[in-house]
Amino acid sequence: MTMTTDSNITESEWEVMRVVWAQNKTTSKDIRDIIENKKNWKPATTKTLISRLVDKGILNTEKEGNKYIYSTDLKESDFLKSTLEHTFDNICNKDVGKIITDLVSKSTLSFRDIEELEKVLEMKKKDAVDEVPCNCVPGQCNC
Amino acid sequence: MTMTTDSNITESEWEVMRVVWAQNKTTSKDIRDIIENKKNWKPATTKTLISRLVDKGILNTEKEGNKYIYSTDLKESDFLKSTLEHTFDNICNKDVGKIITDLVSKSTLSFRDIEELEKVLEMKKKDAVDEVPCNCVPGQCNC
DNA sequence: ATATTTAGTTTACATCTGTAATCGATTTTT
DNA sequence: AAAAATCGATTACAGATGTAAACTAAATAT
Repeated sequence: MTMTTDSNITESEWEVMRVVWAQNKTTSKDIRDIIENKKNWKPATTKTLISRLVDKGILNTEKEGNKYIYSTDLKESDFLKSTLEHTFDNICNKDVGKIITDLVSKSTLSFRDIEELEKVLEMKKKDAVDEVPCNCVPGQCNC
Repeated sequence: MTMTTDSNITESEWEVMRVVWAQNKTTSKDIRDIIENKKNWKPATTKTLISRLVDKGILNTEKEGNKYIYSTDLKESDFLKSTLEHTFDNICNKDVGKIITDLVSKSTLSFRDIEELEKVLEMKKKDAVDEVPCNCVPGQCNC
């Protein structure tokens, strides 16, 4: 079952969503308190962002007294994937390998991460190609 | 020598930059002709984007008759890196390994890419950790 | 030489984003 | 019970972004 996350969230909205993803169910106040450790937002700012996320259908609300409990059905990983896909759309497929290699180089990884990666790489050999085909519009890359 | 690309480019501007990066030196017309194969932009749109990139100091101009030759000193890879870093700022360091694994899974890679990756992974074992430390603000992740 | 095309510059304009103040209804505190 | 804090809703407002028209001067085509 593939979930398509067509909605997009902005940088600031992402701050709010991270709290919701971590807390599962949360309130406006929780969100504010947590983000306070990171952003110098006035209370009104968090409120605006929450409202926008509700408007976009990304946050669910459940009335509790005079306030709401916020939650979401959408997954953080899906948003992340869609963001990354978007970024990779800006480069030639031929360069993807190198980019990933760079990412690996500069990331802090655990032994377990490396093991997993090696495993996936091993499988990947099955459908590896001699030359990754360029997917660019002529003139937008050097292939 | 670390180059800091502090300027940011938007999605549309990126289309223009890809042409400049691929062509090295190019003209307004070139850019339009190439992007025409991808976007239904009116001529004015490309012009606006070029102007904005010049304003931002990202594109250099060199007068040739009544027109300009456009070029840039900035590297595509630096913009890409900065975009990716930005995206990774939105997730817990602990999850980076898994994200990269997912990227590898769904990308088309060449045998050579895989070899390179394996090599880097091998080196990576030297500074691998038992547990990647969480870098999140308390409440924004589950660690 | 005149009409047409083209390049760059200026202006436009709706939507999105970041950031917030204000207001009215409650809830909590004193 | 009166005052203060809080919640959500409404309004604000500047800058970024996507997309483009108009205008002006120069180059090209007829």
